[in-house]
Order: sequence, then C-alpha cells, then structure tokens
Amino acid sequence: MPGSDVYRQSDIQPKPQLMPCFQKEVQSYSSSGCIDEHLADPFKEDNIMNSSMSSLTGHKETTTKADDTNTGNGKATVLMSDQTGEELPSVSMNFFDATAREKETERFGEFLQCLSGNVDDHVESDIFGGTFFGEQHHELFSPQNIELQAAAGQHDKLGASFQIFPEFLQRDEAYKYSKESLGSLSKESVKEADQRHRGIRRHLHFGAAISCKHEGNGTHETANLCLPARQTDFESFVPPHVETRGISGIWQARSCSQTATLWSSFSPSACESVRSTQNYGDLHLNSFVRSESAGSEFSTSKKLGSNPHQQEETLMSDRDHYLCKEIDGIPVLSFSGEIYSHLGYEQQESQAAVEAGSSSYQSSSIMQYPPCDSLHLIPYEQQASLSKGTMPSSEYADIVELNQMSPERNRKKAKYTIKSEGCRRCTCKKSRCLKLYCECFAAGIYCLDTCSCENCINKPEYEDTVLDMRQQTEARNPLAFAPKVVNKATNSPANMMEEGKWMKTSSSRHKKGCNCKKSKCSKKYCECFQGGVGCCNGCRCEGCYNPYGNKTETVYRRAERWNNPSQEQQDTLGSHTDSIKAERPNQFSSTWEELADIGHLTPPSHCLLGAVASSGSLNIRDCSKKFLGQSQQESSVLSPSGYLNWHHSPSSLTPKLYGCEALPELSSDSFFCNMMMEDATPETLKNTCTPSTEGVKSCSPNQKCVSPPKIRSHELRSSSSQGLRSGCKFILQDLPPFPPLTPYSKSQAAIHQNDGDHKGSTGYQ
DNA sequence: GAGTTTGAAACT
DNA sequence: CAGTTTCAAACTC
Repeated sequence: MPGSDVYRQSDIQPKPQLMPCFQKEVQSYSSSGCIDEHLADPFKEDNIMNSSMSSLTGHKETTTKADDTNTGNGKATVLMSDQTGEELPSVSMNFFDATAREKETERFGEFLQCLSGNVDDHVESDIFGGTFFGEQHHELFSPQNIELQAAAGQHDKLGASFQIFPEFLQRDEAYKYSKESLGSLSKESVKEADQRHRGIRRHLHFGAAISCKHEGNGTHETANLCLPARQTDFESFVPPHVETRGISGIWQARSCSQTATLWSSFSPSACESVRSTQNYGDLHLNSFVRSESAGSEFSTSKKLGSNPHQQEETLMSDRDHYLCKEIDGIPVLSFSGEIYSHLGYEQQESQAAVEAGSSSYQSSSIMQYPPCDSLHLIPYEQQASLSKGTMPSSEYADIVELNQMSPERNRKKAKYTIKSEGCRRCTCKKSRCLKLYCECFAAGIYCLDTCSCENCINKPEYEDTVLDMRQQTEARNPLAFAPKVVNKATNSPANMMEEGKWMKTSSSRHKKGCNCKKSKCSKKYCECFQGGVGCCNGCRCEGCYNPYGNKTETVYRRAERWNNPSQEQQDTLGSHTDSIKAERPNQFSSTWEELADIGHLTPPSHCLLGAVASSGSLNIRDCSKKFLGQSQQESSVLSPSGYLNWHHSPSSLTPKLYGCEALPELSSDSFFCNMMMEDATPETLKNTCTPSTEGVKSCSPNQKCVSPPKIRSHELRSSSSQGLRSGCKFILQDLPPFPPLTPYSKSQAAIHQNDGDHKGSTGYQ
C-alpha cells in the first residue's frame, strides 16, 4: 500500500532509540551530541535548536514563533533575540505568496548570515515550495531540498533541527508526532490515540466554540480551529526576556499548552523537558508551530466549501507539497524519520465532509478516512462552520445527501457508508441527543442524518441549545466530555515494547471506573472493558472478570504482566480462573492495588526505558536496582520538582513490590489524577481551574484524585495572565507531590502526612 | 428486528 | 450522597 514504506521507514527508526534519548535527556539537558535522538522529540529539538543556535550566535537565544494563524498565509517567523533585547533581523516566511516568499527567502538568507556569518546565496526559494520537508531529517538539509547546511556552513551546529514548519503542517500534529515517536502506527495505538485525541479535541473545540460564542464575533472560522487570539496570553507565557514581538494570538499559548499537555501525557520526561526548557526561558515553539500549522491548512480545506472545485484544487496542490505518503490511508508526512499525520483528525473529518460534498472529489486513494471514531465525527465547531460559516447550511445538509443521489455520488455514499459502518451513530429516542446518553453529544459532535435518533436537537441549527446543554452538562460534571479512558503512562515499557498492546496495558485506565454488577466487566456494558482497559481500584464493579485486568489480579501477576505484556491475555485468563475460584471479595486491599499500580502508574522514564533499552524487557527489580545507583546522582541533576526522585527512588519501588509493604494510595492516585488532568480536563476547566479546593472538587466527578495544579513560583515564572498560567499549570501539573527523599521506612509518616494533605486538599476520598 | 439486560446518566 | 428513574447501548433470541 502507498504508505507501507513510510511505515517501514518509521519502523526503521528504532523505537528503543527514543529510550536512551529520554534517558539522556533526563540525565542531563545538555544538547551536546545526540542530535538524531533529539530530533525524535520536538521538545528536545527545541532544546537542541536553542543551544545550537546559541553556539552559532554566541549568546543569542533563539526562538521560532509562529505568526498569526488567522492570516492563513502560512507564515512562520523566526526571531532571534539575545538577553539584552538586541535582536537579529527577524525573518518572516510566507509560504504561499510567491513574491513574498522570494522576499522572505532573501531575508531568510540574511538571517542565516547572521547565524553563521558565512551565508551566500544557497538558500533556495523553493525550499518553501514543498520540498522543504524531506523524509529524513538528513534530507531536510540535503542540497536538493534546502541548502541550509551549506548556507549556514555548519550543519552539525545547526543541529538539523532548525525547523521552520509552515503552520499548515503542524497544528495538531504534536499529538501524532508524539504518538508515533513512541512507536509506529498500529491499529490499537491509533484507536487509543484517537480516543484520547477525541477527548482532547472535544475540549478544544467546545472551548473554542463557547469562547467564540461568548465573544460574539461570529468568527466561526477562527473559533473553529484557530481558537481565539489574545496576544497578551501568549506574551505572558513567554519569559520576560524573550521577545514576543511578532507573535499574535492566544492560539500559540493554547497550542503550547495543549501540545505540552499531550506530550506530558505521553512522556513524563517530555514534561521534564518542558519544565527544563521553561527553566531555560525558551519556548517550545516547535510545538506551537507544529500544532498551529494545520490551522491554516484547515482554513484551506474549509474554504473548499465556498468554491469546491477551485479550493479543492488548492488543497490538493498544497497536499502535494507536503503530503508525502499514506499509512493505512491516513496521509502522513514523514520527517526526521518519524511519521507525521498530514492532517489532524478533525481536519480529516472536515475534509471528509467537504470532500463528500465536492463533486470533484473522487479519488479515494488520496485520502482515506482515519479510524472509526474520527471518521465522520465532525466536531461541533467544524460542523457549525461547515454549515454556518464558510459553507452554506444547505451545502452542509447536502454533504449527507450528496451520497445518496447521483451515480457519482453513489461512490461517495459507499465511502460514507464505510464511514458509517465502522462507527455507530446514536439512536436516541428521548434524550433529543442533548444528554450524555447520546454518543454523539458525548463525543462532542453533531448528529448526522446517518443517526437514527428521533427529535434530534444536536444539530448545527440548534447550536445555541446544544452549547447550552453542553455547558449544563459540564457544570454537572466538568469531565463529562473528557475521554473516558485515560492513558496514564503511555510511555510505559509495555507500550514501548509492544505498541500493539497499547490499549490493553494497565497504564490505561477508565477515567472514573466502572460500576458493573452483572456483566462481570467482561462485556461492553462495562466502560472499562469497552475502553479496552482493566479495572482498577477506582472501579466499583463486582465479580470483575475484566480480561484487560481485574481488580482481583494479584500484585505479582500485574507485575508479571507488566514484564510480559504479550502474555497479558493468557494471564488474564489465569486471573479469570483465580477470580472464578475465589469469587470472594478482593483479597488485596486498595494498597495492594496501588502497590500493583505503581508499576503501571509510574512511568520511570529513564529508568524503565533504560532497562528496556538494555535488556529488551522490563523488570521492575532490575529497574530498581539500576536506580539504586542512579537515583541519587540524578536527583542532583534533575529538575527540582522531585518527580523523578519520587518515581525512581528505590525505596519507593522495590521494598513495596517485593517486601509486601503497602504503598500509600497517594502515589498512584495522585499521579493518575495528574495524568487525568492532563488528558482529560476540558479546556474550559483548565482555563478556569484554580488551585483551590473548590476547583479540585469540581474537577473530580468521582470525588477522587484530581489534584489541583500546584503552582510553584519557579514554574510560573513571570506569568501575568490567566491563560498563560493555565498553560504552564497544566504542563507542570503532572508532577506528583514531592516525594520522600528519605528512605521509605523513614518517610512513611511523611508520606501519610502528605497523603492526608493531599486528600484534604483535593477532596480525595 | 423485537425484546431484554445492563449500567451510566440524570434526577430526586 | 444515596436511592431511584431514565436512557440508550449491548446483548439475546
């Protein structure tokens, strides 16, 4: 298939390669060497970019700033500023306008001159014409693509990480980037990712819609994807010494927050990276840009509605520029040996809708549809935009009808049917699709004609009502629209080692826990089972036989399963037997559960990764042993958060697992909750959540474990706006409470004290 | 496809 | 917050 070699290419990039990279990163934030490795991590890219730039320019601090997405012209701006505020010439690149591009390229040359002092005319204008993105990062700087290395004269120093991604390429890509960084695509991972993404997407889009609605500016197009812009918010995110000129829009700030949140959910070390970089006072503008770019690209696709033929041509043209290949029908970009999804899922969705409405669109090979969940699920704002914004409502209605008419459209109907087949639509009868009973509503999407619902209100024409209902629902439960299944430690070794088990590792948990009584958690009635995750202590199920992991699973078995995720199913069969034999109340107390969870919930980024990288399998004991020798050293290197100390303290691992000491609930739950907050907190909540007890309660529908973001002065730095604060806050929030630095036995009291405090402060029950 | 079962969501 | 009702998905026949 078309994307197969991309897939292989991705596979060529050894997954374990990321591990030493993580390890390296957490050990030291030095960017020396390991360029290729760092390229695997956008945050590290920034780091290395910054340091590389610094090496080129002396004391300059470099940051790449995406221009206002709303301009839709694909601009990216590179600013260089030094500590004193003196700036090198800024370079703004316009990727669409030929004249401007030429001019910008010229300026870019000047910029490079500033970088290396040795720039000639090597910068080719067509580097922004589509060949900029080589499939390998080496190619990125190859002569046929861009003569940056020649221009700069210092490829190595430039670090191959000088990335100026057109905006349209990057918005929403951080998610996939990070996902693919952790492993090549698999159906499970895509599914899981989509699930997560969907939840996140919900927040974003609803947040945007509500914001837009409240602002009353009617800029649906902006609200739809670009999110409202407030420069001050972004500026507040920027450390005071970083020049913010040329940056416009809260979008960046939000984007950063989202990206960082996403990243942090994948990788604690990425969080560390965030923190670290913040400490450095730099910006992760790769994530800005990467996330932002697709916004303008989406604008392109959205414009299709007004003039399908022409616009589609434009889209296809653009697509040709950067749509390299497909993987399972999902257009992807391959860059730096990684796989990028060309389009965010929502874009694909919108495009699916748009393309369905475009009579000229016939080639199913150009873009197939992403996995079920997102195929046809056009988030409210996009749907609204399609129907009310750039696309006349009649056209929106036609999207569905188109497939049911002409022979040409029959093809589309087939496609549409495919879309529909894989995904069920709601069949609500009484709820009018305005309650969480309705899957569409719960998913944050409008119902389509393919739904079998009756008296449906969940349609674009009732947008106000829908949004009101949504607000009501969120008022009842702020996490109502959050993903039900939260992956707490997606970089757990199990995930690293067997991406195929992504969904089934115990690192994923149901957000709230099930309450099954009769289904034994082995049917789809059970949300945990449905989500492909095991039941945990948070579940209130009875007689749990969840094959993905049940409450009666022994600690040893869990640890074993963690070690051998491939035998998960067999083991769960065994646990089934155990459960059936036992059919008794959980003999393992909650502490046992938490004890078991420690392995899953603590993603000992470099410890476990290192262990995995070196041995190919995970062994907690080994890990602990390794950390016996490492933790102390690392504790002096790593961030002051204590995060790694906590996770890697041998006293917090080995004795509890093998010495049968109970682990304070605080450990896993706090981590879990922080991860939950990362993953599942609605954007609106994120923006409003304050570190107050009240906020905590509101964040925790199940009265459990949503800990308030602990705002630390050194983390917030000089934030001045709420928007920024929330961004930083949620980047950093997955820091668990400070760990005991003293041996476990001596710190029990402290832990419990902390535990008590934690519970007291978070409403944990 | 109709009827039943189930558990989440909503309500009181 | 617990108990009850409502609801729609999952399941069975």
